[in-house]
Amino acid sequence: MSDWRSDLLAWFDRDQRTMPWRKDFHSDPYAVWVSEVMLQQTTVAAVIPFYERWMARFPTAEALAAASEEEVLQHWQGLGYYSRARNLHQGVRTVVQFGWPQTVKEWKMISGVGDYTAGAIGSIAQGIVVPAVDGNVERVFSRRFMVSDTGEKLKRFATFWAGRNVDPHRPGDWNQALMELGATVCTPKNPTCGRCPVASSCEALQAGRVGEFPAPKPRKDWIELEHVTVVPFRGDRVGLVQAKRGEWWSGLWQPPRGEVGADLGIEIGEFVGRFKHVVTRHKIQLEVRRLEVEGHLDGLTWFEFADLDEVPMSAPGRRAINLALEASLRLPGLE
DNA sequence: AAACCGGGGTT
DNA sequence: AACCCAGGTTT
Repeated sequence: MSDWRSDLLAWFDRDQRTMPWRKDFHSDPYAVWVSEVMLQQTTVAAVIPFYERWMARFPTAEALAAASEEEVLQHWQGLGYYSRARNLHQGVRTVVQFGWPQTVKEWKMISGVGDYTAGAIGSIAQGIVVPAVDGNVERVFSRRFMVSDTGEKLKRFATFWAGRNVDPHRPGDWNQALMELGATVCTPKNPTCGRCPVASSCEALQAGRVGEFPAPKPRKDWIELEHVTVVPFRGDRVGLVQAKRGEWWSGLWQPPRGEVGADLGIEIGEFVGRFKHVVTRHKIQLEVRRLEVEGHLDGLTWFEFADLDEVPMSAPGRRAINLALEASLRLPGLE
């Protein structure tokens, strides 16, 4: 049996990258879950240090369920998209209370677990024979069969195909092999088809049209925002507010910030600089100001400089503080 | 600096 | 199906 499926598995057995979580796999759904949620936005290299810190602090679902949201967010800091951390926290609490899901349908009832993550955890940790279709698999599929659909349609066809082809004895390895191929060989740009274990069955390659698949999605316009933030200092402390539910960076700390011209509930202070923070479709032009505060000030919580690394903080909030601190160093008269 | 990537949730 | 979430990598 040397069809492309066994060629792919053999390649995976030989060439798979080592990842710290792969040693924890095959019987620990929690380890798989953590790694999959972390990997949702970013790449393996970026996730590794976070995964190791996370598993040292929260080695089991029970340990994570018992932790406070504050500490969970703090350990997630730097990974972004913090709702993933809140969902994981909530999901783990559900599992600890009611037991581990045993099917994809049950996994999908857990907050933060959708089609892909349910398939990944079920197949890798529990041996359930289900596909796990991420962007890598969609790309491999669209090239393999020259499918030019995009979006939901591409995902549906890829899921159908993947589901018909999962290796019933090694579903987790098979899913990982497909994703690994997309991540390391069948890459979005400059794929290395010369190293592809299944090149001979790739329709796009035979046609010399690999670069045309998958078809690009129509791009949306940027949303431009102009915000101003005031960094309040008092001695060796900085005054922060916690973003409320429903606001961006909800639950994280940051200096008061708002649209230019809006009432921040604090004096506007003096200009120290500006930078741009880009996220998804949004470009935020952020004007940074600083303010020396003498007495009390309603609504602010004061953190010592030395403790700031431990505070779960929004990315632009941290950049603004750093900018304001640098400005203070350049202008010692302001201290 | 712009383009692109990506999975889950909501409406 | 479109949009929100509110970060990262590649080019």
